[in-house]
Amino acid sequence: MVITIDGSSADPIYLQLRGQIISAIASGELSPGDPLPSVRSLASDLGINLHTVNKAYAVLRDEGYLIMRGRAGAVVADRGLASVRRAHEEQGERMVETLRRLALAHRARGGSYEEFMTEAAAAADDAFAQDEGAAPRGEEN
Amino acid sequence: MVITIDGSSADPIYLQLRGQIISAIASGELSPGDPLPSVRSLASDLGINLHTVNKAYAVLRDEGYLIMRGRAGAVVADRGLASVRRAHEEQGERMVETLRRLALAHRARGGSYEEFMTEAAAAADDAFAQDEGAAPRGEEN
DNA sequence: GTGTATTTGTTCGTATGTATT
DNA sequence: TAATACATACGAACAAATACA
Repeated sequence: MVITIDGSSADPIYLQLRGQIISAIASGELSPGDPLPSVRSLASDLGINLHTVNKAYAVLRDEGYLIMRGRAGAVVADRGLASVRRAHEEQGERMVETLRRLALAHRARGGSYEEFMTEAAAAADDAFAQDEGAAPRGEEN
Repeated sequence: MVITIDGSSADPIYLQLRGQIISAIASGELSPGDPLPSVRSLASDLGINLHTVNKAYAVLRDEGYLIMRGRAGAVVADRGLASVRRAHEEQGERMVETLRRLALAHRARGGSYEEFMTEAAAAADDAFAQDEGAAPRGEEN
């Protein structure tokens, strides 16, 4: 699980962290139950403040991607939990709303229905490209 | 062109304005060349500050949806203009990036490829539902 | 034509809250 | 918790164009 921080990016650090952790979960590099580094160690590794890592973890918890157990550390959430399901549903609704806005803006630019769907398919292809079963216990991707 | 402001919304006023104007352009209710209300009159109608309207217009200009000609007022941008094309291309790249992030998060939640594409199609259906030819002066493309 | 009032977007400053670290 | 920066919304005043008596 290699994480890199771009200090010159427009995105705040905690969102960069969030994105890369989500990406790792999506690809299967991190599976439900897997532990994450402590906020202190990760902050130290990346050379950033522990508050920043903590914020990223907290956001991921609110969105249903992580479970935070205080001193016991953070782990990737099990999707069976009711609270996690609820959070994921909320995220799903956000996604729908965002898709709607994207499609509207696309049309306002003169784009076509087919163009939009082509781009959506490309994004999905990209996100689902890395095979889930390939990295059971591996590192380095 | 009915615009409504929700003061209790989480979205800032100028973004609510932006969204509704984009929606009007997408549906063909507003066509390239059509004039928009002056910032003062629209602000007065909505009971908000002229700066807030001006900000909405300014971001829409930056994104290539409007042309602002100072005192001559703002009009819906003609998509043939080079500067507009450039802005729209940039918006398109943003859309692709957002789609990628949405798809990744969707998969991290345990969602499937097909689910994502179904939601994307629903959003596109929604955005392209209102037929362009029904508007008083709709054409182009 | 001249002077005045009106309308336009812009400039500058301010208050308040939120975000980020 | 606190510091610092940024975002949001507003108000007063400005300069230029327009309308009109």
